[in-house]
Amino acid sequence: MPLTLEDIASLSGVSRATVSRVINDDPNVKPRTREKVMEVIKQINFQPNIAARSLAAGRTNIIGLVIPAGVSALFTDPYFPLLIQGVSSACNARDFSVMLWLAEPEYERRTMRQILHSGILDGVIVSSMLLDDPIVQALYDSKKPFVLIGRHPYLDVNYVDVDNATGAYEATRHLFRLGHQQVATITGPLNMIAGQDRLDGYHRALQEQGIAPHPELIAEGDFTEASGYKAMRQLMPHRPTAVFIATDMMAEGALRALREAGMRVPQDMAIASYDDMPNASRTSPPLTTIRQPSQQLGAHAVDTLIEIVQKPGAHKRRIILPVELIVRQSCGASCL
Amino acid sequence: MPLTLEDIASLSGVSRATVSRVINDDPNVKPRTREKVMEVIKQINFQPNIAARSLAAGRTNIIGLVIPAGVSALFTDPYFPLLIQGVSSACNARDFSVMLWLAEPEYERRTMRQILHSGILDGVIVSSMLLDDPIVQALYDSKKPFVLIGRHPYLDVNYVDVDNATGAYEATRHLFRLGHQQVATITGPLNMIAGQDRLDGYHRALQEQGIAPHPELIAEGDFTEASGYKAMRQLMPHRPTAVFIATDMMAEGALRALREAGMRVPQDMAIASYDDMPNASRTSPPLTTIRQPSQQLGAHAVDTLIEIVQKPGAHKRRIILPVELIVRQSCGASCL
DNA sequence: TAATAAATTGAGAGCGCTCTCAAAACCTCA
DNA sequence: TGAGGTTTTGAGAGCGCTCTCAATTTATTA
Repeated sequence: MPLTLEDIASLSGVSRATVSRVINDDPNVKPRTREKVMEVIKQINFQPNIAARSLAAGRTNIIGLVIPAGVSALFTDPYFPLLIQGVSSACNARDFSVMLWLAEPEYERRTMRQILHSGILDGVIVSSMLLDDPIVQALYDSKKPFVLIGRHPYLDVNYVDVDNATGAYEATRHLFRLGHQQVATITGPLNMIAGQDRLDGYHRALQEQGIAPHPELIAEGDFTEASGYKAMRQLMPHRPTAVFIATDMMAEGALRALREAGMRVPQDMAIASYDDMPNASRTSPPLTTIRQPSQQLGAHAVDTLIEIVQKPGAHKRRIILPVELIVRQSCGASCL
Repeated sequence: MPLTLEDIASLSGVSRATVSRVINDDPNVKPRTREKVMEVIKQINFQPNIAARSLAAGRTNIIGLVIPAGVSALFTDPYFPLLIQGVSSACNARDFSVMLWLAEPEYERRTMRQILHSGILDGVIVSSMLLDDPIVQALYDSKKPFVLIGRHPYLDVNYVDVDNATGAYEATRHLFRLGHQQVATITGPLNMIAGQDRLDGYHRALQEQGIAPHPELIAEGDFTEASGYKAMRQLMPHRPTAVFIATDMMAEGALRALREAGMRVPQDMAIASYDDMPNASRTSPPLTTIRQPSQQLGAHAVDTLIEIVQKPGAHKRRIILPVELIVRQSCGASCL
């Protein structure tokens, strides 16, 4: 049976209120008293009851991480473990805990209500939502603090994102610089902002070259390996000489399609992709790709959220993390 | 500002106690009263405050999922996303929520205390712990209900596991049946029970063949791709003709090592592995492997835990899920 | 040293819920 | 109709904490 504040109080000869002050780092405690109480706490290994604190103070030091499971790549794309790890680790460091919601079809009904109204969450991080995901609007309408991972196209919200458009632009430009003229792209799902932004970056690079986009050189994927495979097979008949692929995972599928077709990478087809997932350097050939700080993304989201929770200040936070082109063999250039 | 039981009570003209009964499915409520109250709840979209409930009733409908981050394969092995998904989904279905703890080095200090004493968790699921992980003993000593994913070698605890030894045995036997004599193995980390059990299965198959194990045909990995690569390079000089590899992820590394060495699979080296991860059918060649129900593992753990939480009955639950040999190309047999 | 200000502490209410216990309402049957 | 039983409801305590406010102790100054 866990001990209570009252127990600590009587053990250290002070009142419950004083113990509470010590635990919450209230400066108005005489150093000697603080010491005395801390000693008992340490010795007893005391941990205040979160529920009681939540009820009394209205804060829990728990945040929610919501990932819509509609994201089909959830199980295979290493982005998510990295993100989760980043969030979890940042929370640990700041004495917060994480509740995880892999939201399912039943979504809005129960899940949403729990997230919004159960009162257990100080704030919410939403990742990889679809454009117009109902939860974003719901959070927006409620007064609950929240941060998106991935920018939102029109709502005035807090978010953290990587510079998807610039990354895609740089990868595509890299392919142009290597002399390619027919640069195709395999996009992510266009109902997600990251998918759209990476396509925008591709377009920007085309525009810079004064090249008009060809619809047949653009194939939409959904971030999965299988969709990359399919998209590449769809592109091959149109004979691009290079492809910018919106994720490494899809690039793996594309490589598989090319291998089956007997095409060599980079000689017959140059490839640049996006993510720099852990084994991007171990595919054959290793992928030229855009490195994005997935883990930091999670950490920044947590930091931002906690900041908002602790002082619900006025202006919205927007953080865009920079990305970096990593040149390996799949593009056919050992250096820029 | 979220509404309270009291609000619902006055809106539906009954007392707080009656609303509480309705919410908790207490049979002692007149059907007409129940209806009346339910209607208000539905309309208001009421969600009881978890913290208050926790405080009053001592239950929260929240469970903890603990994964020691020491597990180096955490970020790349699709096993974890699947497991997490299984747990999350089962929780959703049973009206529970999940708190995630990717335990870090600081482990025992803060994290452990929070898990055990914060009072917010009805129970805990621990996955992939090392043998003699301190958290298991701590949970065992505390009275908190918990379930391990992965059996425990000596403690009398609740667990859910797959039949690692039998799976490994079958995979290895399959290689013997195909006529191989020199069957090596790449093991998982031997400080984890799954690593040990799969090695045991390998040994059992050797014994059945009347073959004594050769230390130089056994290489230890740590479940990562890189360790599979390294282990295969270590094994090659000893000229096995087939290898049982304890995870698909390590098999990918092994395939990479073989490819680099110019060896063909399965002609020059047959391979069978374990996990049947989502892209096991898309490696080249596709992997003959043991399919384990990772997602169900999580779901069973949740079910077991909730059962224990709800009636802290006497006997320990042990569930061992069966596994299945999936024959693809890497072993050199299209059928058994 | 007394008077005042500042620092420190404790008493007690209250957060929103559950649960016990007793009261009220409703049945049944003589 | 009324005694006795059963079903349904409500009053109220209390879960462990925070936080306000007043009381007490300590420091400072005239």
